[in-house]
Amino acid sequence: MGIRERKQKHKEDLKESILQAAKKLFLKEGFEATSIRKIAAEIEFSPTTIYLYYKDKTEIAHALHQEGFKVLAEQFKVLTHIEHPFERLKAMGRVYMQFALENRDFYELMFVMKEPIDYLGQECADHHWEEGAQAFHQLLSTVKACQEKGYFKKFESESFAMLVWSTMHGLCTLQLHGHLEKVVTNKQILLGVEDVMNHTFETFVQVLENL
Amino acid sequence: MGIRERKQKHKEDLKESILQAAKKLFLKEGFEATSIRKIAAEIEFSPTTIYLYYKDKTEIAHALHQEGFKVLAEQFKVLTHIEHPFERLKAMGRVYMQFALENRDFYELMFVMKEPIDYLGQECADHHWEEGAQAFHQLLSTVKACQEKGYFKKFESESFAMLVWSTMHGLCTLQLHGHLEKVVTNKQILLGVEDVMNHTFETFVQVLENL
DNA sequence: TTTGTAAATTAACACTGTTAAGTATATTTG
DNA sequence: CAAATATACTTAACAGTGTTAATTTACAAA
Repeated sequence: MGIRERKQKHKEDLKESILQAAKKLFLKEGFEATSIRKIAAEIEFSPTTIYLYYKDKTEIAHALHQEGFKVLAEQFKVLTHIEHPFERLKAMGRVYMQFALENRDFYELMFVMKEPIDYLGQECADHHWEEGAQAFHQLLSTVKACQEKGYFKKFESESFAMLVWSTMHGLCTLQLHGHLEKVVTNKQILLGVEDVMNHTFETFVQVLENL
Repeated sequence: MGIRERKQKHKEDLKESILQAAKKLFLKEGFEATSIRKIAAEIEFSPTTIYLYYKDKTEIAHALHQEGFKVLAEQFKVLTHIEHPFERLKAMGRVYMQFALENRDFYELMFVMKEPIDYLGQECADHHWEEGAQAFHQLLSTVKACQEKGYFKKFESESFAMLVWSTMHGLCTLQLHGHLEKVVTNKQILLGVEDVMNHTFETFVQVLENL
């Protein structure tokens, strides 16, 4: 088939190709640097064309945030092969951390930035965050499985899962935003930069083992 | 007592009044909405005058971030009256949480945004984050005091303090950015929005009590 | 061929941070 | 005192941002 037809085909799912262009730029330079004009230039269309397919930039942010959750879900797949719930929980933490480090901008979009979540509120106020809720459920069910095996018996599942998520999220964001390394005291300065996070994670594991 | 000194004084005054104008706008509308032009309009000077006193916007971000730490230090003062280290640690968490909720934009500037910390790296690469390090030290010494009373004996002070900070930071940011409320399951929907955070914090306290 | 409609574009608005060049005022020097 | 200099500040502009109204182009149906 000719270039003409291929181009026509490409225009039919223009919405998708806008998203892919946005993703490409986003992964290279982050969300802030990904302007509507740059996306338009990437797909060789006028900037205003973007607005025929996406309401505004926050809708693009939301779409990219969904892409990010697909990647995270992919990474989480290996966890299904881990039988023991506590081992699975620990691995989950490690995968989450690795995802944050290797996909900084995605992590920012998924768990830090307000835009993608604000987008939800535009159409329907109480429509809760599907992607986040699903990921949290995965954590929650692992926590519950741990409890059935005797771990964390004293604690309520939901709150405990929330606590685990908070800890991991806090650790990841402090690391990603450079706050962790800038606070290290003399003793810890011997460790590498990323190792502060890993060392703190190991301490977290140690805490979980002592409950 | 020369005119030279008075000039210097005036110059410092203007630098300070720029900061105060920035602070006023910042507290009303957040950092993003606080443009150089708006600050200039506030003090009735030309926008470019700002640049005679501050290198760029990140330097203003850094100055505001320091203001934020003054406020936090003020809130932390009540902690000195709490003798028992574990009670002090718990109170510290509550004060930290309250500070985050009541000073959202300051919290963002102090612990989330990269700008104020990137500013450090401009002049001197290894000059570590003084304000953050000091606040962390306060947490660290409280953790150490707890350990002397028999708490958290199994854990290394630095890492444990880091873990505590991570948890509190994660909890605060998830709350502030609206991720916490958007994930609540049926059971927790009975609780108020802010109560999810408080409930998670109480679970954290429960965890600390069981170590 | 004309008409109607959908898709894409041009031009513009109201902003943003930032810089080079120019001005007006005050201080120092000849 | 007058001229040169230094300081403080402003004007105008650059290069960008998200977004919208108005307009043109492309294409199918009447």
